[in-house]
Amino acid sequence: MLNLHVLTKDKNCKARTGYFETAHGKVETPIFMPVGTQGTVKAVNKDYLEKDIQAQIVLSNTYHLYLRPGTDVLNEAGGLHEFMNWQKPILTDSGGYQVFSLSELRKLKFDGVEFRSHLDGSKHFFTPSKVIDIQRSIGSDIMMALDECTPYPCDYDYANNSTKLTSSWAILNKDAFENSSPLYGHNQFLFGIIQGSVYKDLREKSAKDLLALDFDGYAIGGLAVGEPAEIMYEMINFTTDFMPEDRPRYLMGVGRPENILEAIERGVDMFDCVMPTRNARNAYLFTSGGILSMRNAKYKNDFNPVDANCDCFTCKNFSRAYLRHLFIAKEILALELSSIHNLHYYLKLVEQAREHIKQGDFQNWKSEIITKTTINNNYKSEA
RNA sequence: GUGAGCGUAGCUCAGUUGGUUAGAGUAUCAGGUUGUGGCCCUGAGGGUCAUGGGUUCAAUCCCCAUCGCUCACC
Repeated sequence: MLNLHVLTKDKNCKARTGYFETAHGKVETPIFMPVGTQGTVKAVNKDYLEKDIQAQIVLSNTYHLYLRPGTDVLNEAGGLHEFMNWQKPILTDSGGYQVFSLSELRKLKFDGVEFRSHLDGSKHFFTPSKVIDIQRSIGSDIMMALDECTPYPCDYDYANNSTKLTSSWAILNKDAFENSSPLYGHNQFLFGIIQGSVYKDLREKSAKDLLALDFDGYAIGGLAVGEPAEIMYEMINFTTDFMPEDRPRYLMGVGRPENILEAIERGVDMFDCVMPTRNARNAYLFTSGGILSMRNAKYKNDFNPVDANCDCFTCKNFSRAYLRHLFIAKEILALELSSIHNLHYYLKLVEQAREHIKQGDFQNWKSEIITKTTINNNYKSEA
């Protein structure tokens, strides 16, 4: 059983700090998990991930690892920790999202989902129990249940049926979990995923269905799929009220820095998002003063660091002009330096959030950060 | 030197049997990206259609000359 040890609760909002322990170490919350879909955080070397970025846990992906390299390789390697030489915690997404976002041909059935590989078109069938088996082969510290991620917009009937399906799959996930064992001698946990689209009654029903199964942690899925931010915040705020105090709460796929801070305020502990890494590869850098579009011509002769307030490897060693040059020249190093910086920014952000929750001034600090970063962005878009 | 072909956006090239405001790819510039394909998507700027003359109501297109490039032959 996984416990979230709550250390501090904010007096004025639902934000909290805490930690949980896994076989591969402790994770302090709130936390951001860099995304390493295919067993690598794209463009980032393990040393930087550990020492500079100070990632405490990374996310990987069942769907991708199952298709490539495949479970036979993972078994032979002794699991993903050994394979990628990452000895800290790993969380794996079940692949539910990929089945619904990448695969053209997919057929939903009561007991699973049939889909075609985005790599070679080959046909596969994922069931809750199969997804558990794959995650046993991966050896992730935290496994995610197979779910259906609803799109947006999504009409009530579709969301209702989808949520029921996710709940019935949750039972099968839990069964398979309890009737299987870790392959590599370390304990693994299983999180359930609350769906329900933008409908409060469905969110409540979904949460209660899952709570009855007693998962190690609970995720909120199906948000940040195109709905307005205010609706997302409202759904988060509504849903966390049903989530146990002593289990981690994980908001899947979110998000922009301000989304993360707003969600922390509403009681969320864990986050992942491709944004810091994917956008880094497109020259989109997060800074204490807002967004920098590193390809912009105005940085051609700008020899300042990306962010003067940042102490990451990139900002300590290189200038904006150099980074812009690397992007324009399509040099690989551009991707690496930018990814390091953006991940450092995200991890620093949640670290500061933890500090300010402890100090008791989280909400003021949050407003200040959001104002500083978004006002600058508006200014930039007008310029 | 002789013959042939070609000169259209920064680059590589379409195109017009002579007819509104000359296009594409790429590059440049600027946006976007939320449980990841370094992908992708959107928008913008950019042309004396080699130069000069002629024919025509109208020429980037037809004719002449000049310049430049390429190939073949001597």
